[in-house]
Amino acid sequence: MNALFKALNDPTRREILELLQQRDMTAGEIVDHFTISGPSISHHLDLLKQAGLVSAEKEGQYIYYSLNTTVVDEIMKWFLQFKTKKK
Amino acid sequence: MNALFKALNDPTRREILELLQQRDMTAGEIVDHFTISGPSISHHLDLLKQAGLVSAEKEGQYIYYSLNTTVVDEIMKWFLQFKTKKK
DNA sequence: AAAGTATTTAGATATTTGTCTAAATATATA
DNA sequence: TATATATTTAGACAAATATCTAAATACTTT
Repeated sequence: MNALFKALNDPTRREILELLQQRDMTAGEIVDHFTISGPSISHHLDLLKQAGLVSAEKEGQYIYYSLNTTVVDEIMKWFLQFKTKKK
Repeated sequence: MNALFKALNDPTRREILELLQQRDMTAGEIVDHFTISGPSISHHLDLLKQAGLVSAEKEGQYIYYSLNTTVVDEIMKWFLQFKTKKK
């Protein structure tokens, strides 16, 4: 839960998630969407991966990143506890 | 959105939300649930308030804090975009 | 009005975080 | 095998954050 919220607490990382929602992308393609350096994006991708929000698959010299929606279920369940009526 | 995720990115603050889900509480009551100092909790409450997750109401010398669930709807809507099928 | 209780504000400090450049690793191609 | 391309790792640094103690503010009670 901690790694999850930590990963979500950055505009760039949230934007990466939205990019990957549209289609899988290589690290380089993701980098091209931002003005931030490659190493910085790589670091963001690492945090997203640690949180289980994305997964990476090597294909030749490229690494394809894709969204992992199962974790989203988990986090939505956490939020739902606040929507249950209290007396 | 930024203030929201920022507010959620701390275990203490998330625990405060869970406390307030059960019942409204004064700042002092919330402080008693933790080993952290009063001023620190006060700061956490401020961030939660900025995010719109809690609201505060003065009552005599006490300040009652309560959960604000409408913002939870907003954040859940954000998460839902990832559960819509692509392709 | 003075003293006590509840809470916040101010200021300091150690830790975490986002970013960068330079270097390392891995694969592809000439 | 040498060079080019894709990506990550390492190390440095400034900015943000969580925490603390001390002081300020506000209300209540004696």
